Amino acid sequence: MALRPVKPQHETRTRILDAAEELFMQHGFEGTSMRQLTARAGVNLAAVNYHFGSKDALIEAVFKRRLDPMNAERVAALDALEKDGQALASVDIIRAFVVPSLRLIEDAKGGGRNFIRLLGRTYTEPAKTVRALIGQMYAPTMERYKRALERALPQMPADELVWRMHFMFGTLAYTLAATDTVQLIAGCKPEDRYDARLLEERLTVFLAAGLHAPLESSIKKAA
Amino acid sequence: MALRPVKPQHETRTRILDAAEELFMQHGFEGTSMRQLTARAGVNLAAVNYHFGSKDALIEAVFKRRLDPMNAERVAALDALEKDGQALASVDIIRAFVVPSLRLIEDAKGGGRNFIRLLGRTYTEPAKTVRALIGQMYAPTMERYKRALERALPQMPADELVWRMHFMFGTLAYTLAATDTVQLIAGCKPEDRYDARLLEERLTVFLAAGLHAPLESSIKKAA
DNA sequence: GTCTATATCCTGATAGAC
DNA sequence: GTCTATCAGGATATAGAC
Repeated sequence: MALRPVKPQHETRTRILDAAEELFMQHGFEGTSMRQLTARAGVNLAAVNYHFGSKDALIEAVFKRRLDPMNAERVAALDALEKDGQALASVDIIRAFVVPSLRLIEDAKGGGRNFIRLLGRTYTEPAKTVRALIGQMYAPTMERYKRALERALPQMPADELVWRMHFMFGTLAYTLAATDTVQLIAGCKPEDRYDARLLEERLTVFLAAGLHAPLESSIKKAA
Repeated sequence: MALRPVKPQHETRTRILDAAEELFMQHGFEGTSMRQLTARAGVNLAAVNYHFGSKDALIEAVFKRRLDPMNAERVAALDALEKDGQALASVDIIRAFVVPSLRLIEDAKGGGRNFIRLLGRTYTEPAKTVRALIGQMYAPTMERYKRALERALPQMPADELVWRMHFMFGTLAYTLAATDTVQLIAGCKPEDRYDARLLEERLTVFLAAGLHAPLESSIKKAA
């Protein structure tokens, strides 16, 4: 029972998940039918319900497959940074958060790029269930990063930090969702478009600057 | 034929547009059926096809109604700023772009808030037609703002500016889409959540800082 | 302009043979 | 575990009376 070459054990599940990633990204959840999906995956129509139970359960499985490892990677990166015991620079915290998601845009073959665009798009997804699902998958990681930033920026008011984290998260989300599509980037060299290192550096620098924006704005003048 | 009190001339059209804004925002385009939509609007099922021709044409009308005036406002704001003839500060350019969209979040009654969330969500919308539609409605305004920023920041490399505009646009998009929903803002005072002035100041400060982030990052070290 | 009734098609899900 | 055939319902769109 050992050494059988390719053993297509969960192969059908994987094919379905890959096809779902791609089609959900292209057409959204409601815009993708089980017929399209199973045809693309090269499996039978009934296979999705057999392996996952329902379309909703499939959606959940699509996110779970990638999101759990991605957030584990983020937390591990923070752990590694904090090992030294010395204070963290906020740039490093930002980079630790950004990198695990951006790296996937280079994984065109394995479908990571499809997922990452789907993920970016889903942050603003209206669907009741989906948003809650993602939110709870993210919650512990977000809490962890919030505490890290609080320690790195003790002088920043709590509500200001919350807003700036919100903005940062949004910039990342849009960047993930739009890497392929946006007309603006037309001005950018095509070979740079999928260079994750370049993008993560650009994005990190931008976010760090925003996070450190001066506090004495006209907001305070009003008080 | 004058002075009839309320003349419900295009009233049916308006009711349909309002209902569409709300339901598209809540459930997406594919997730909203004509039956739901006409029921919510209090009009007959056939009315949509009579007044707009098709569901797709309705979607287009929803965006046209708000987007054209909004972008006109943006261009007018730039015109006003440039009237003096002196160089513009990039903060003012950013604010001129951001304000016309954020102000709509205070229009809960007129449906502006619904639209603004729909708009934010639609920037990352997968649907083929919709994205193209929005893109072409925005193109001239974006071009105009790009030139203004180029003049305000002559020292910035062209490709760097394009990326930073991309990030800025993304942050705004996400902010629009998520004003209501995101769990992060739970830490924020509830009465501030719909205060457009506060939000636009916070966002403008954040974006301006990101736009002016130092250029000598590790990107340059690689060269 | 508004409404009812309906045509045509596609959706997610399942029963049951293999 | 995979397939075919099918169910029950919902989708957009339209024809035609009022």
